[in-house]
Amino acid sequence: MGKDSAVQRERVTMQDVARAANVSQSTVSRILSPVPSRVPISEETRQKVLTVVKELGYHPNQYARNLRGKKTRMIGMMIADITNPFYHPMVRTVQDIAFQHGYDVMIANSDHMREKELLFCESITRRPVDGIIIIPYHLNDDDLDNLMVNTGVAIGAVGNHIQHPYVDVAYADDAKVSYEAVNWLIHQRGHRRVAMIIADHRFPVIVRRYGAYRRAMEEAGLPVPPEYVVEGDWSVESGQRAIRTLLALPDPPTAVVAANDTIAIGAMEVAEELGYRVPEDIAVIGFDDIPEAQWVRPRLTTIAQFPAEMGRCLAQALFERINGGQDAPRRVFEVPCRFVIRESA
Amino acid sequence: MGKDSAVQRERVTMQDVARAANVSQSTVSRILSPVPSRVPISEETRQKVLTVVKELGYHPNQYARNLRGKKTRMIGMMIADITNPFYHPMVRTVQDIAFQHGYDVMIANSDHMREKELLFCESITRRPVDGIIIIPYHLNDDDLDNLMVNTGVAIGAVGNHIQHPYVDVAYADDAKVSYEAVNWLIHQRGHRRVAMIIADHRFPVIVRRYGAYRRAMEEAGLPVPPEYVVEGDWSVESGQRAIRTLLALPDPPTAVVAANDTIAIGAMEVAEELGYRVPEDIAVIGFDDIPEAQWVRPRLTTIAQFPAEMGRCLAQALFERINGGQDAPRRVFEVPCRFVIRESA
DNA sequence: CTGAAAGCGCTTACAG
DNA sequence: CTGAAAGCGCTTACAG
Repeated sequence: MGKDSAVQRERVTMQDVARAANVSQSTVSRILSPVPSRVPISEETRQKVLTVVKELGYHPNQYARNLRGKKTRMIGMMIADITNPFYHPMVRTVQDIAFQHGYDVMIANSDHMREKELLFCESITRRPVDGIIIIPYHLNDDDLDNLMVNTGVAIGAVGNHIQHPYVDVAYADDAKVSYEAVNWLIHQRGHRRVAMIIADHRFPVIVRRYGAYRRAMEEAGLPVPPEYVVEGDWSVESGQRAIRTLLALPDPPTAVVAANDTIAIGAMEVAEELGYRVPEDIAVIGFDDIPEAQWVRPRLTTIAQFPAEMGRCLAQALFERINGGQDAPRRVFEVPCRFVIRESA
Repeated sequence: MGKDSAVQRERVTMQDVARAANVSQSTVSRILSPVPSRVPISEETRQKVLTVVKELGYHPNQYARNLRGKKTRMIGMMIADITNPFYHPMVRTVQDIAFQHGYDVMIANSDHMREKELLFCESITRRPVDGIIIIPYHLNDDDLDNLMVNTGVAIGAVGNHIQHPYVDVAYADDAKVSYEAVNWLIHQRGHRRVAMIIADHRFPVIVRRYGAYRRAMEEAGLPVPPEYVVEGDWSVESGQRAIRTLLALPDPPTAVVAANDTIAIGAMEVAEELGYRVPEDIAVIGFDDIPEAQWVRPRLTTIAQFPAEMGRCLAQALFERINGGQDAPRRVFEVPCRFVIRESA
C-alpha cells in the first residue's frame, strides 16, 4: 500500500476551495449546495470551482451544514429488535429509499421497552434528524407530539394506535384476519381446544390479535380456560417454553395460535421433540410470514403481513413531508394481511 | 392529548440556560460536558445550572458539539445486507455496546458491491463519525488508509485480508475448518462427487473456502469438473437456482458444499421439491450456522461462525481506540469456527 | 452575477 | 472558581 501511515490530514474546508479558486466562500457554497441556488451562477465560475473541489479533494462538512442550514440528510428508525426477521424487509426498504434521497439511516432497537423508546426520543432531541420511521409499542400521541415540538422532526409510524394529526401511519388490519384464522381452525378443521401464545397484554397489537381470538372462540361457544393463554416475549425461546407449558396441561389444546412466527417456530420445534406430530396432534398458526415460515417443516401456516410495503409507504410519505409540508394532514396506509394456509395447521 | 398542535418550539440553547441561571455560557458548558471539566466547579453553581436545565428542558445540540468539539458520539456500520441473518447478532452486539457508551449507530448495506462500499466511505467523509465497524468485501488497505487520513476515524473490520497497521481485525479461520468438512464428507461419508456453490471468486472469503475445497478434493485424488462449481450470490434464491443446475448434470454430485447457510437452505428446499432426499440422495453443508440452520428439516450441517463474538471484540477494541489512542497498533481477533454435524450431511 | 458579514450553538484556550 | 472571546465550517439575507 506504500504509506499506510494514516497521519490525519488537515481537513480541506470551503474556505480553502474559495481561496484556491479565487472566489468568495459564498459562491462556493451556492455552487455546492444541494438545494439549487436562488441566484444564477456563471457557468465559468461553476466549472472553476468544481475543478478546484476535485483537485483538493474537498468534502462538505455535514455537521456545519446541520448547524447553519435546515436539513440534516439523516433519518432515524426505531424497531423492536433487529434480530427479528420480520423487520428486515421494512428496514431494507426504508434504507434503500433513504439512500436514493441522499440520506443516511440511524437504527435503534427498543426491545419492546418503553424506557428504550424514550431513549430513542432523547437521542433524536440531541441530534435532530429530518425524519423518523418508528414501530412504537408504548409511545403515544403525546410522546410524539412532544418530540415534534422539540425537534420539528417528520414522523411515520407503524400501528393504528397512533392518531396524531401530523403523523403518517401504516398498519395491517390484523384483527379481522386473526378472527378469520381462528374461525377456520374451529369450523374448517374442527378444533375445539384452541390455545394462544401471546405477548404482554398491553401491546396494542396483542390487544387486537388476542381480542380476535377470544371473539371467535366465544362466538363458537368454546371455552377459553385461563391456562390456555400463555405469555411469551416474541422470541423463539419463549415459544419453546410456552408450548411445554401447554402440552403439559391435563387437557392440552389441539391447536395453538402464536402472536408471531418466531414464537410459532419455537413451539413447533419443541412439540416435535416431545413426540407430537404437527399438525395431526397439535396444529400451529403463526403471524407475520417471515421467509423462515417456508423453510421450516412442516411449512408454517401463518398470517402474512407486508413489511416492505409498509416501509415503502411510510418512507415515501416521510420524504414528501420532509421536502414539502411538515404540517400536511396525516396519511393512513392500511396494508392488507393475508391468511396463508400451509402445512402446520 | 390536549394540544397535539405540534407547533415547533424555539429551541432552548445553552445561552438561554446561562442567562436563566445567571452564569456564563462557559460555565454551563463545563457542567454539561460529557468529558469532565479540567477546572473545578462550585457545587452550588452546578446545582443551580442543573435545575435550570431541567426547568427549561434544555438538550445540548450534538451538531454544534461535533463542529467545535472532538467526539461525534456516533459510529457507523457497514454490512453486506441487513436481510441476511448472519449479520444480526453482530449488528445487535455492536449496537448494544455502542449504546452503553452513549453512542448511536448508523448502518449501511454494501450488497457486496465495491461501488456501495465506496459510497459508505464517501458518506463517512461528509459526516465523520468516531469509529466504524465494517465487513469489507472489496475495500482494501489503501481505501481504508485514505478514509483514515481524511477523517481520522477509528476502524474495525471483519476479514483477515485487511492488514492495515491501525485497523483492528476479527476473522474466522474458515479455511482450516472448510478443509476438514470436505475431508469428512470424503473420508467419513464416502462421497466422491462433491460440488460447491460459491459466490464471486474475488471475495477473499470465497478464495479461502473454495481453496480449501479444492485442496481436500485434490489430496483425495478426486476430480473437480468445472460444472461442479456453480456461482451464486449468497441468497436463498441463488441456492435454489444452483442446485437445479447441479442436479440436472448427467453425472450429478452426491454432496454439495454451499458458501453460506442461506444458499444451503435454498438448495435443500429445491432438492426436496425435485424428489431428492437429503442427505441420502444429496448431502448439503452450509456455512455460518444462522439460527435458521436448526429450524429447517433436515437440520443443516454447517460450519458455525460466531458473529456476536466478532462484534464484541471489534466494538470493545473500537471504543478503546476512540477513547485511547487512535494510533495503537492493530489487534487481531481470531474467532474460532466449528464444524457442526446435524442431519443434512 | 458575486462578495462581506452575521450567525447557527457549542468548546476551549486565555485571563482574571 | 468564573467569564469574555475566538472560532469550528458552513448558509443566507443584504448590498452592490
